[in-house]
Amino acid sequence: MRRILHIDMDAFFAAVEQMRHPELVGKPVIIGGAGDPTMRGVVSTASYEARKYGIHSAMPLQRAYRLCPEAIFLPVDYDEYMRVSEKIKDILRSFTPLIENVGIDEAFLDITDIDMEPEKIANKIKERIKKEVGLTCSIGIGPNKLIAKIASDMKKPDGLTIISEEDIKVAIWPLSVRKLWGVGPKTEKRLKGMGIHTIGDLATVPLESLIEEFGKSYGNYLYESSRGVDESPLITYWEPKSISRETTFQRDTDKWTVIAKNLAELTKDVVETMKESGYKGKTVTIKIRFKDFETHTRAKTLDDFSDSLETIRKAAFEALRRLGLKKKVRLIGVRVSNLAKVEH
DNA sequence: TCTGGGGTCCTATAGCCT
DNA sequence: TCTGAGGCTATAGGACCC
Repeated sequence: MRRILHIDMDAFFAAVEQMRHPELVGKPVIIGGAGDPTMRGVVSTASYEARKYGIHSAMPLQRAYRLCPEAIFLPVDYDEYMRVSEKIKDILRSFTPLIENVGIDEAFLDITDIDMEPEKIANKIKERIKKEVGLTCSIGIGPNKLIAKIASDMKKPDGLTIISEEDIKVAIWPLSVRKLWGVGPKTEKRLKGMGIHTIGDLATVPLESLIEEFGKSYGNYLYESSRGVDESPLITYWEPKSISRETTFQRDTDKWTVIAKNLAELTKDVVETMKESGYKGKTVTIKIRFKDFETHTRAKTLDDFSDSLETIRKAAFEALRRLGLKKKVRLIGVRVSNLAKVEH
């Protein structure tokens, strides 16, 4: 049986800011967008003090401001969080190379073959991160990724939860289906409509019904995960599948010059990233979100892999022309996919 | 009223080929 | 020659994750 550990940093962005600005400790701190709650943007991370006001990730900054005007709003400083994240990953790597990174502040470790009690490993990790980085984290341990992740979420902040094979059903069946990875607001609503609220409710539904309702792939996934079954391996290395940039205008616009200028700049950014990381791409997709949030994409596939700004910009503008602009535009974006590594 | 940015994966559909 | 059935690829949209 595998032993998987999931580590989740507590209010990571806010905690990093409180560490380098100690006067913010104990105060409601909200990290998001440009750090200006009158501008468009959403909350990336709220400190625990801010969460007491009902503020949470993905909430519009303007709403967060209304809920807690005295909060301290700060811009996202991704470079700094990346630096701290790397220090933490170094500590994790000293325990095992079998690590799957999940974004900047989470990771899975396969600790099956480490000759030490899982609880002891977890406590050592927590101690070292506290001492060497100055931050707290929450850790979950289980027989697979699904259970480890649910476990890490059960006690926060600075928690440690271990779910053994025998305890899986008792531990997860009372929980909302939302706790399952891959079940978001839409699926939760559909399940509610079927009278399914908890993971235990989901586990009573026959496999055939789930496949009929949700398709083969997702139906199977729901069936297995409701029973705590998850054979998925840790992904320790992967190649990017696409590189993209997008931007939301501060005010919706129908000015062609503004839209074109932004698309050109975003394309330049994407191509720069492609060159830095050594990829060429074949498919160029543009994305437009109108003021009513209706979102459309148009794609153009090139004859050859390219990292030429000229070629990719032309493809982007051709796709934009095909889409047409009949309403005010809220967001514009560009993505290059179908990537191939440049050999040297 | 609000609803970011950078990603992944899945599904449906349409066109083309055998 | 006509009519499909499948397979493959490109495209568009959508749900979800951090």
